[in-house]
Amino acid sequence: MFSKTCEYAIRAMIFIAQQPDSKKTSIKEIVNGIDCPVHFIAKILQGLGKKGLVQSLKGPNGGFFLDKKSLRCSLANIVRAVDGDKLFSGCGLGLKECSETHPCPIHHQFKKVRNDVLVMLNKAKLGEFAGQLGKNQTYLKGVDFLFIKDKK
Amino acid sequence: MFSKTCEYAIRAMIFIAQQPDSKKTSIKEIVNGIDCPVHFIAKILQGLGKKGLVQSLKGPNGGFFLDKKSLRCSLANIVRAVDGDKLFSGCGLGLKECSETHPCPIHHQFKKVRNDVLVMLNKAKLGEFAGQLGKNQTYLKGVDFLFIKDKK
DNA sequence: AAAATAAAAGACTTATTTCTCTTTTATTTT
DNA sequence: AAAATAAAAGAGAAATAAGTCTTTTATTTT
Repeated sequence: MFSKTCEYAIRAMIFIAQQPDSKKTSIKEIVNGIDCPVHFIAKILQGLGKKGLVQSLKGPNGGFFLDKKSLRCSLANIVRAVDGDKLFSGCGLGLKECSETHPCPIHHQFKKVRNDVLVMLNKAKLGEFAGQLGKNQTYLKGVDFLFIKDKK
Repeated sequence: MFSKTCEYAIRAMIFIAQQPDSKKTSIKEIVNGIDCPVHFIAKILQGLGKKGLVQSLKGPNGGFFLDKKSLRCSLANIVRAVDGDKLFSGCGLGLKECSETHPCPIHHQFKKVRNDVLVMLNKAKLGEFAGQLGKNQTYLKGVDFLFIKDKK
């Protein structure tokens, strides 16, 4: 559904949103929190920073954080910033030209579920994930013992 | 949503299904009908053939066709054969371990839309696309003049 | 039987995505 | 001011996906 880059982006953004009182979060903490490649997530967040979806500060006590506006940002915004809007408006069968007047065989059905995805991601605002960290309700990485096994 | 391979696979299978009276269809005709790379679609159909989703015969008047069972095959079957079932059962955020007891932050919402996609693709049986070719209702490739422009 | 046709098979190339490494720049602490 | 910290920047390697090319095998027509 999403590219790996996009999956990491969403997980990192939710992780940053979950930090208590918009504390600045370093790449290290993010890597530890969501289990992802260090340099890769750095570059991804750099890109999101350029687009204004996340804020950052260099130096000691620096890191990534979300301002008021970014907290109102939805997962759909992140997906669009990373993967473009192909998922939300592209043809399911990859036709460049697919529309009401030139529909592919699954155009109408696909349009519906495609829109359901968009609605779902539009509803999910970063601010709503705030503070749920540590309450053990949801997870941003697999369970640790499985990881060790996999990586060995 | 789907890999390019999977998009071609679905388009080719629908094209074969649309042929009048389960006529055997050659790679050439398929390439012409859905506008795709010759050798690539040959390999894709070869793979689907091995899994029994499409039938084929070599030699003059040979080609690809669908038997009774294959006509009852759904698009979901094709997607599963080509892309695996990651789309239908995988975590939206790419977690290896994501379940009711260890959910990612969008597990429940994602599960719903993921299932909507599955239901939609399960409903779409190849047999139902039969005979709609040439009636100008749906299309399996872009409009021709756009193609020429793109390819130039 | 020979020629022609069309899929099967497999090696190979190209493009894209994913991920890594090194250096630079900004900021803070000592 | 110097040292330490952490993101920015950019080049490049590795892995995977997408697409190409050539040869082989099966079948049919002549």
